[in-house]
Amino acid sequence: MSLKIAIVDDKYVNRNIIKNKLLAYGHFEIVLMAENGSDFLQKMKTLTPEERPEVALIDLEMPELDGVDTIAAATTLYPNIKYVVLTIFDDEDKIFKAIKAGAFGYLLKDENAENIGDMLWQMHSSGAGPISPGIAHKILQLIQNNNLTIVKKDIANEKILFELTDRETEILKLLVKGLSYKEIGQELSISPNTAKKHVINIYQKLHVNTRIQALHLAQEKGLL
Amino acid sequence: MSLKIAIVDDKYVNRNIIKNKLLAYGHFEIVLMAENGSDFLQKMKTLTPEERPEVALIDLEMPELDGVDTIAAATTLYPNIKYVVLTIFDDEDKIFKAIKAGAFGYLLKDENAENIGDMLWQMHSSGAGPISPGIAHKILQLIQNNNLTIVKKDIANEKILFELTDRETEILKLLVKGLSYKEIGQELSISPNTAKKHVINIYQKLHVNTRIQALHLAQEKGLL
DNA sequence: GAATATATGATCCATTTGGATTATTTGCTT
DNA sequence: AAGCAAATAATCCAAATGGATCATATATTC
Repeated sequence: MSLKIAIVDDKYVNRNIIKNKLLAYGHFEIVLMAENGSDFLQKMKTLTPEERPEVALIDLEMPELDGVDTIAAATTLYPNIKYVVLTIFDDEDKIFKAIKAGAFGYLLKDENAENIGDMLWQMHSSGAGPISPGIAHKILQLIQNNNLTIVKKDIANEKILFELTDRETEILKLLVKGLSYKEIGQELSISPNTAKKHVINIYQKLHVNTRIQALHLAQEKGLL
Repeated sequence: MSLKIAIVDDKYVNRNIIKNKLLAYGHFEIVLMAENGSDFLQKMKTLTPEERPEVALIDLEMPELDGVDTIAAATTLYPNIKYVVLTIFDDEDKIFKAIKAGAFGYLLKDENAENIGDMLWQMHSSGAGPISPGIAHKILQLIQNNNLTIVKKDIANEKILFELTDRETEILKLLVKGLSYKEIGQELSISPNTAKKHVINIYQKLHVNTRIQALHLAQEKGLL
């Protein structure tokens, strides 16, 4: 069985390159080519359900109706079709908007065409949306930088994997605030030597060996 | 040049399968094998910087110190190493936590080993973290289901109150990550003395005199 | 009562850090 | 061409930090 594909891109050259590469790959049948979102939606109306594409490759920057809006509209009209962004843009904002609009995958044009064929075919077999490595990487970084945060249903059990004692936690808090041993000692009315001893014990439990490392780990693990 | 790899997995069989497959693939050199996070961190201490792995493949469910905590600790200790999760678990929570902890990639063990080699090698050339298609797909779905939402950082604070030069900002970033002068020097291919000179200039501009203070100020003022 | 964990404190030592000073090179600006 | 800001780098020094070891007191638990 071959996979029925639609190509939506405002550049004639692009449409043809993609078309030829996919045809050369085999497995694919190009059933629709459009030069923008409006064009795509118009042409879709002329097709019977059997003729419709199973996958639509959609560029993002297009006149008339851009990729994001096209996907948003098309997902409600034809929810069974898999919409895959195929573009040169890799900025966070576009990625995020396209996904929210309902994109099933996100491929970069600088993938060589063979790769694109591979990824589309793999999507077909595995059911997982195809995503270019560079895009996936960007999303990971968004998450790491706290620009993407998970909306938690239950914020429960933050188990204390690094078992610090109460005193150690108390000292850790002062440590990450930037206090020296001397200052910690003053604050807690103990000898700076003791403060230091605690800190070193903390380091051993956390497997770190500088204040900054302890701070990062404490923040990540919510030890404060 | 071959890529130096560490394998952290509690099952002997798994370690060996991964090792053999990667060795058969070529390009890879296994420099460390550990059976849990503590073991890994212990063994890392015995290695000189030159001997250290460039990539650490880390399983998630392990006794002693699990994968997420291991990555959290290791990223602060050895920020230059790329930590790639290699596991059978694909539930959202684990994925998300691992990424937050600092995972650079997330691979599923059901990938055939050739694929894993491919993805690791591609990571090495492209610099993008390797992510199994199924995982990337899950993340997209999280976003679509509004379980992951983007948080726009307030970039209005872009005013350069403390006028750091580009180089100084660059160095500040490394400094707050926890790198020593020596490490900053290595990272930027300059003398540790120069790194130090920059840091002290930064301190003067920020009116602080320790790393932790600089970190706090930088975070408050959004200098990063 | 003995064993254990925790908190306290000191001492010694090597390394790192913070600070001041001086100097050279590079790339712009006037 | 002269002037200036950055970036580079080295040297000297004092203070702080990180690490190891030993010692003591005080609870708690078995």
